[in-house]
Amino acid sequence: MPVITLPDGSQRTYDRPVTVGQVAADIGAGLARAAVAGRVDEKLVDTSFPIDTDARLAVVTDKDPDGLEVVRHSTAHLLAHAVKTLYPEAQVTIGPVIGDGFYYDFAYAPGFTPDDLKRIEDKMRELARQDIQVAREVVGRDQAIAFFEAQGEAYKAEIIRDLPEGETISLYRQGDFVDLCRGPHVPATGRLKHFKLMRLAGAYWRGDSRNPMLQRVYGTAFASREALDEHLKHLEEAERRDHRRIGRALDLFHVQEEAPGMIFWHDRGLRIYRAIEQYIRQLLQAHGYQEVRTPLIMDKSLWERSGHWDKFADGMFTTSSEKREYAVKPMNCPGHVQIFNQGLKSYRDLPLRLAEFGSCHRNEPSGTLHGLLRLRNFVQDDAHIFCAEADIQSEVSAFIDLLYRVYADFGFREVLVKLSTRPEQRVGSDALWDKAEAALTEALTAKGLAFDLQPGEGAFYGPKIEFALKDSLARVWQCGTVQVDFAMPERLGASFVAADGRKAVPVMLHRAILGSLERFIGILIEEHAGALPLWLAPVQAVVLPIAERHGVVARGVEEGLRAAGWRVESDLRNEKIGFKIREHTLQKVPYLLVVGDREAEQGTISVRTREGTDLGGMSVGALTAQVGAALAGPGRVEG
RNA sequence: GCCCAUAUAGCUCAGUCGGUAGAGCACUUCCUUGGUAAGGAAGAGGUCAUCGGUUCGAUUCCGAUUAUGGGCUCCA
Repeated sequence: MPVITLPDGSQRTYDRPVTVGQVAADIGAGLARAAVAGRVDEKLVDTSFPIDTDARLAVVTDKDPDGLEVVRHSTAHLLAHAVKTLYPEAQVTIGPVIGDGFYYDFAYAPGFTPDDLKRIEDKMRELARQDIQVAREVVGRDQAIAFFEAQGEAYKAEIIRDLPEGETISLYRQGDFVDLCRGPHVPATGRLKHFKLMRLAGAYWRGDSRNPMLQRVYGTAFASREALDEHLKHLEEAERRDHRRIGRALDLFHVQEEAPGMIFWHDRGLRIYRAIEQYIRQLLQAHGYQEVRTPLIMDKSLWERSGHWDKFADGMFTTSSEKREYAVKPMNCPGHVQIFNQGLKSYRDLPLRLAEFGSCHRNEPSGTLHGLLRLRNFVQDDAHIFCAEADIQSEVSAFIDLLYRVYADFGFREVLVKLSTRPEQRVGSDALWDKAEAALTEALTAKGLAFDLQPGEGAFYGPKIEFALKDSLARVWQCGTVQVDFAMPERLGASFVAADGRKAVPVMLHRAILGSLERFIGILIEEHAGALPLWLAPVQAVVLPIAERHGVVARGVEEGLRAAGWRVESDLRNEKIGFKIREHTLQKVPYLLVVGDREAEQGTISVRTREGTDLGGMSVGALTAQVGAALAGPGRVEG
């Protein structure tokens, strides 16, 4: 006699076990049609799930986030069903739900083409129209392995073998297609209506590059046609924000074949670069850093001593001269240790903070390069803090404060934080790692920062915190980092005289706020869709004379603004004002300043923003006063 | 590095079932001197990514290379 309690508190009593679907049907035919799963005592189950004891039940439709997930998961199965129908020799593997859709990996030697993608999607629609029942069955482990091996599904059999003992093994059958799956799934394929296959990709079996490469098909599914269309529109919008597109349109930078993974910065782009560099530079000065500069190439032997050559020789560019081998620096730390090593250091000199806008080269694998976001040559706002063990936490804490301040100044609100702890292969005693990991954890928790713990993901020389931002497609890119290093100071002979007169080895903190300036600018462009805040805009204002006779006045206004600290240009071309307004609006220039007869007479400018707002007429001084500190940016305020 | 795709004018793209190419915008010149998102006309501009093969003939078909894009792996 199960008593079913529904979310609204009402109860239904049955005299024998009922399924989720039957309860839904009792409530209403509409709900039964919409039901894709059920939530029984907080556990997500199929609509065919039998309830035989008192329980709380929520009928889940595709409007429910969990329901949408079920729909996507079932659409992944539908994809596999279609592929097995069209290409029987393909083997199925896994097909999980991801952020905004799903994928399914297949082992299929010939590989899929974009035409296949179309065929598969058509087949999926056909199978969905047939409204095939989806049935769950629980089987024994050996039975399941035998079943899939008989089908030639080696990957599935391998997955089952690796499942923990005692795990329930369930199969889902829809027509002649059977897949291993935990479920739950929609009751019939007819529930799957609004889906689209997005793209093809390669993916290693079990994410290991030593394994065979599988064919991955990405797709997405939504509860309604509108939601799907909105998603596709959102993707188009993201494409318009693409920093590579905007970089070309706004004449910021370019790349070319002769320098893969390296950027040609144009005047406009370098203005952004310089504004950021100056902002960081004065902030570092205010926070007790010294700025240094170290050689771009150094003798290979130094990299052997630092340990980089052993671990990363493939990733380093080399050059030679007069029988000596050099390596182009992939990072700045060995150079900074050389500066630390000049002269005898006392504990009174610590913490010593050495900063460098260091240009680094790393020979990244060709397939990983990506616009400004993954390069072979980039400049970091890098610094190394030499300190005593006892200073780790306070230094890390001060750094995190500085980092959040900087991110806020650039308009970033969403920062993803990861803490990576000791890997299996490492240097330094466990006691030292205990201390360092505790210091990092404490620094994060004291600030109330949520973070992902990544056990075993730390560098061999110490634990680290990473700070990541997202691009327009919500892809995550690491920017800031702070890493504790127990190894390099000792390897490169760094030491200081401690309070007790004995020599000690300093701990080194590697830290960067923006990380690669190139990457940061790329994300900044996407975040603002090219319309950078006033203090970062390459051109902050452009003066637009109405007719050629206003050219002289325009020049005067331009000079006045330049003297007041503006990055300003005049557009003296023989074009109509509407044309110029359009062009500079598209160029995302924050202020468009129109001068004609009226303005010339009154000694004013007519101010229009890139958003299209008319601010009316005012003097050059009044405009400068109105924008105030926004012109020079947050960096100058602190002084 | 691996899988798939792509590469035509400065940009965005069309095109040739194999006979050395076209549009819009941009550019140059001229007309227009115009008041807040595209005024008009004319002109110039391409070794169709590179190398090789098939062919009487290749931008087109085939192969390789390079770069780019989307993933995977990696990211000191």
